[in-house]
Amino acid sequence: MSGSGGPTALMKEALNANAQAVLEAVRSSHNHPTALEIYEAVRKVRPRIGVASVYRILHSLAQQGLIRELGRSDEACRYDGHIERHDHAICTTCGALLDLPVDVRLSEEALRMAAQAAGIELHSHEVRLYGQCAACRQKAQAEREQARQIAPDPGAAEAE
Amino acid sequence: MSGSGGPTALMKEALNANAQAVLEAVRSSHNHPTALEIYEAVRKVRPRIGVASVYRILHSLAQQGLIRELGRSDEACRYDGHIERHDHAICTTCGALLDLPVDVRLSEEALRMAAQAAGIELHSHEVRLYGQCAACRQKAQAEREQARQIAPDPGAAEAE
DNA sequence: CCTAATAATGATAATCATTATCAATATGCT
DNA sequence: AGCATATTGATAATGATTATCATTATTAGG
Repeated sequence: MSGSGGPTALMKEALNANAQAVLEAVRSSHNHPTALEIYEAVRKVRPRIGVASVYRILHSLAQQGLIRELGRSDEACRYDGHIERHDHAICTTCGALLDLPVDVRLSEEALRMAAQAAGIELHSHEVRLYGQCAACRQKAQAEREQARQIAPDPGAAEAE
Repeated sequence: MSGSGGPTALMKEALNANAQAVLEAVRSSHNHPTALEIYEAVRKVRPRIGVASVYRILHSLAQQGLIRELGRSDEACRYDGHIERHDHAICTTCGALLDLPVDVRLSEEALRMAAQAAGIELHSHEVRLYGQCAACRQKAQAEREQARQIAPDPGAAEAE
């Protein structure tokens, strides 16, 4: 327990060479690469890296907000019997997919312009809200309280 | 060639017992069930049905617009280096995922209300446009022309 | 510098959703 | 009935992702 203010495992901000290579690969690609495509790209720079590390790093980067993941597939495809157009809320913690009971209205004009800009023939659209659902918020809250009882304020003396 | 106006394989509108059971299962579920959950539910009514049929039927129903599928996972998860909020266009034919170069503006007010209605703590949002991308439109067009040359206007005498 | 403790890594196996295959069955027609 | 054709479902194959675990790198202490 040295007094050097040693960051043991909590300070993850600094990216190592592998993580930097992955981040670079994602940033320099202008389509939306899959994990395996990123793996192939990174391989050229860091030939010894394995898929597992790429996945680990991608998750870590996404969690730090340095990249974004589109279309989680750790969940299976889901089906919806409500075919009238409607929007969704997606819990970023548990992945729950909720119907929005109210429409997020947006202008036909803006939609048309956006579709034209992308070059697609617009058939439908959807608004997705991302955030933490009520259940996950409660659970996180409970865990925070419990953690406080076990290890009360580690590093409370830090500037904050 | 009987003159009974016989629908050989093109008239798929009428759903058979399996398809009806699947549709019923999707409609009666108020969460967003996965294919396997639907399979389990349908099994209770039609015990001899297999997973392959459930998947086939789900795709067919979705194609007919009777149900909707959320979060295709035939494609892998994709990553995006642009972390500033932006919207996407998704090709319903080839699954391509395109960044929208323009924002589809919508009111903060409406977003907040929708998030509250769903009970989530809003972190971010995204508009998704669904349609056919330029490449797929051209390909479909070409195929249509080719089909015309092979079988010119079958049933052109129909009322239309 | 050498060694022990610990964390990070990568090869490989396991898992899970989905799709393909193909023999068996059902359906329609004469 | 008897044949042609379409549908079905059991099972294997595929592909993405995750878990496991031995190996390797890193650090601290002597």
